[in-house]
Amino acid sequence: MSNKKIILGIVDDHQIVIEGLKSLLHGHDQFEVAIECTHPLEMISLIEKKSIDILLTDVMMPGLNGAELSKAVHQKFPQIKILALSMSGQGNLVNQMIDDADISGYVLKNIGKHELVKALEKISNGGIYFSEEVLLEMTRASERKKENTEARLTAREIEIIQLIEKELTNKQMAERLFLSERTIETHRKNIFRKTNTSGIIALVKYAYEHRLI
Amino acid sequence: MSNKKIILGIVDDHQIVIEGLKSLLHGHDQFEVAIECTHPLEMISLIEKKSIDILLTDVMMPGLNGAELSKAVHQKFPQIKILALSMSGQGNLVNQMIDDADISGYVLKNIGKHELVKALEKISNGGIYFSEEVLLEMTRASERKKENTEARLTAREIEIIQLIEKELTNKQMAERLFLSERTIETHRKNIFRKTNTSGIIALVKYAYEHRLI
DNA sequence: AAATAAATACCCACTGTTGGGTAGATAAAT
DNA sequence: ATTTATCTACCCAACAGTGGGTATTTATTT
Repeated sequence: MSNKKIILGIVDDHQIVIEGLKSLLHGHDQFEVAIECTHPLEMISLIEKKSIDILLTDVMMPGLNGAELSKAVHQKFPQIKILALSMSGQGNLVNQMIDDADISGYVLKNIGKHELVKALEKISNGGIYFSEEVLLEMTRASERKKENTEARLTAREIEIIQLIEKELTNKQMAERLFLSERTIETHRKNIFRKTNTSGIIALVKYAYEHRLI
Repeated sequence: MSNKKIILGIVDDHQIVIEGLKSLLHGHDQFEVAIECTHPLEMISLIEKKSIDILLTDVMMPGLNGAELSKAVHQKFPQIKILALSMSGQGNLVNQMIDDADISGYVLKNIGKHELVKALEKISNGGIYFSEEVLLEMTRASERKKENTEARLTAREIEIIQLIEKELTNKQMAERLFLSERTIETHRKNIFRKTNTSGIIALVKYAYEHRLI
């Protein structure tokens, strides 16, 4: 383990969270907060002026979200490690950040002093750190994804779902798509079967949940 | 203005936010944080042991939300003033807290040192403080409410909408509510007319938008 | 006492949905 | 060459929703 200080940058649109993080790191002199800012867009130019080892970034920020910022930082400064901080820990966002920005860790904001220090030290040493809640959410998200692909809706079926959501009748859909009403009926049946729903309300809810609309 | 210190209590499920608040109040010696805790349920017993002037409470907390906690605190200790802190400032929650718990202020967590001190001083002197974003959301919420009452859906009609959303058929609703199927048909017609919708999808969307579900 | 609102209920034709099938044409993968 | 997936299409009975009415009872307001 090196004796050099670990230089941190913090970005969060809530000043309060920045203060909280600094306060949690009080008395841990191996860390130094070199950059702090509340606007994600500013962060990149600040890093250019002053180098950091680890970037602590919020996930939900106005303007540029954590995933986008992390991606940009990772491309410009690949040596900087990234620890994402989130209020809720939504699985899809976590995966997006891992895939796109290659983040080293993801923790929730209910983190305590002890866990934060542990996470930062692990990451500083080239490791990764994901809090338990986040890991749980990640498995849940991947299960949802599996369900989605298992449903295997075809392009045509998704098109029909979108028209159903627009309240077209079977007849209107048939006219618009130059198909027989019978064909629409068949697609509808297949959609209900594949999505394991029955009734348009459940179907529309399914469509929203699975981001088909 | 009195020279006595203003005693504060802070409750937020995120330790980080508590630290941040304390940090923002650093150097402002007119305030003293006497109680801090991360579990809303604990807060009440803590107040019994140690009196405070102002309670700073988060709005969204697991277990007991800010509105419920504030209501309980206000009933037991009516002299304690309450300042709510929220991430997003949803209008319906603000109004609920004002109506039920008679809170003295509501600010967002992107608040800075200066604004926080100003809010606390105003409240301490018997005033109220609501941040601009919150006031905006409140007017938006009251406009939504007005639209709602202009539609003048009766209790029965709202009940029917909720059952429609649950995908009960007219027959099932009739059975459950001990009514004739004809009556349900009539209610449906009136609902469509009043909400200016046609088709259940539009209706269900209306219901969600107007918080009827 | 009269007017209004809410909840109830009926008639009913028309239109639309659901769910049970089967099956041909075409393209892509094995 | 054969299997599989996708899109297409048909038959059709049973069920459900829509929209055009009218009308009675009860409670509340004026």
